[in-house]
Amino acid sequence: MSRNNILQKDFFEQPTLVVARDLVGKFLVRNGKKFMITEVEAYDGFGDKASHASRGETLRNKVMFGEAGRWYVYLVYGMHNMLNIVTGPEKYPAAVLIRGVEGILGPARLTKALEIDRSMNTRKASPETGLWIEDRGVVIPENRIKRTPRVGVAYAGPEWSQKPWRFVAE
DNA sequence: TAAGTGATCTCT
DNA sequence: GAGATCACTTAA
Repeated sequence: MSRNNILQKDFFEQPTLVVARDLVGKFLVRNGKKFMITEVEAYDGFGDKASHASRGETLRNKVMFGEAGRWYVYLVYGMHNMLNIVTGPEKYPAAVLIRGVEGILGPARLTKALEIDRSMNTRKASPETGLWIEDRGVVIPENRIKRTPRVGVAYAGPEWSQKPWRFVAE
């Protein structure tokens, strides 16, 4: 097991909740800087009413149905870019929203600070595209990771909005 | 607490 | 084509 390991497709192909949990403590790399991921949310499968994919495939969410390890970046509220990494097997729509890193809290602040916009959408997480994720050997113990309901998804109804699919490092 | 902002989706 | 919605942030 090497340090500074760039996460590949095989990592992101795992079940979405596993990927979400394990992304906490990994490092987002951008413009020569490395940021430890501290907050993520899982969006998993067709049935997840909080997920863009719950009403089927569209032009926007197409990448969620594709291969794991690609970026899903979309604009919300007319001004905020949201950064997600596609997870799970092909044809299964799932992704993990990266909501915060050490020093930058909030998904829109994150993309703004790291100059990430929709031009990254559908691209691979790899050095070739200038945005990727590394395992730098940091292990965050279970008792330091808090699970809470996802933010801003009340429209999905109680069953889905209350699922504890948000992972935050304390 | 509410406005800002515009792409996307769901009807006509 | 029109209207509603929205995985948020900031200023008040």
